[in-house]
Amino acid sequence: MPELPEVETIKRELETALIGKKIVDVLLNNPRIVRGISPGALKQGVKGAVIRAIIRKAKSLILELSNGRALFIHLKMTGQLVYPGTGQNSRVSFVFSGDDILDFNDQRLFAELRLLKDWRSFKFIQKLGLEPFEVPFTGFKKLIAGKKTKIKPLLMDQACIAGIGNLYAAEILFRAKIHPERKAYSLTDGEIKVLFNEIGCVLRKAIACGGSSVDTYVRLSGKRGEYIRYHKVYGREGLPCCVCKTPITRNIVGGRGTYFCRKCQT
DNA sequence: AATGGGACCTGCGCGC
DNA sequence: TGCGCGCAGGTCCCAT
Repeated sequence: MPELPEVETIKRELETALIGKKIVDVLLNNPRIVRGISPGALKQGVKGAVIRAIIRKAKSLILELSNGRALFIHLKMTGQLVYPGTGQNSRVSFVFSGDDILDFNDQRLFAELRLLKDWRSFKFIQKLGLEPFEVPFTGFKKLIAGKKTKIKPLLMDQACIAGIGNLYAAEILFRAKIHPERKAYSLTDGEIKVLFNEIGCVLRKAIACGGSSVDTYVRLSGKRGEYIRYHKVYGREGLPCCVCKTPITRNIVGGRGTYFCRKCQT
C-alpha cells in the first residue's frame, strides 16, 4: 500500500490538478524524505519550473518539469499527496503560482522525493519489470514457468511484474483459487490463465474504485478509495470466507502477512 | 543465484 | 490506568 491502483488514481488526479502549473516555492517542513540531494538544492532545482507531465512507473510517480528535470516520488507505505493542501502538517509542500499547494505527507518517513536529471536511467526505474497491462499472456507464462519461488512473493517481485503489492496479491490469488505458497512451477496452464485474467480484473476494478483506503491511503482530494468493499481476504483474518464460510487464515509468507482461504485456495 | 530475514520508521491497538 | 510490545509493508541490504 499504495500499490498500482492507488498510485494510478493519484497520477490521474495530479494530471488534472497540476499540468501547466508553475512551482514558485517549496516548503521543507521535515525534508528527511528528500533523498540523493540536499533539500535546499532540490528547492532551487524546481523553483520556477512548470509541471509538464505526470508519469506512473509501477508504484512510483514522476513529475516531468519544464527545466528538463523530474521529481521522483515513491509513497512507500504511508506517503500521501494531498491537493489542495495547507502546507502545515506536510513533510514537504510545493507552492504553485496561484498560491495553491500540494502537500507531501508521510507518517513513517519511508517515502522518497528525488530530483532526477534523467529519470529513465534511475536505477530503481531500470530494475522494474513490465507492468501487468503491458505483459501479454505468453509473456506472463514465461515469467511464471519454471520458477522455484512461491507464487505470492513472485507476484510481488517488482523485477518480475511491476505494481502488485501485498494487498492485491492476496486478493488476486483468492479469486484465482491459488494457495499463496504454491511454487510457481507447479501451476498448471489453466491456473496461469486464470491468474493472468484475475490480475487484470482486480487491478482494473480497483483503479475504477480509486484504490483501497486501508491504513493511511487517500486520494489526492483526501477522499477514500472504495475498493475495500470488494476485499475478500485482505484484513479479514478469522472472518468467514465469502464462498465457503471457512474462517480466513493469516500466515506469514515471504515475510509478509498473507490472507487466504485454506479451503478455496489450493 | 535464489531466498530469507532484518532495517528503516511511526502510530495504533492490544494485553497485562 | 498506563505502559510496552507487536504489527503494518515497499524496498534495500546483507547473510546464507
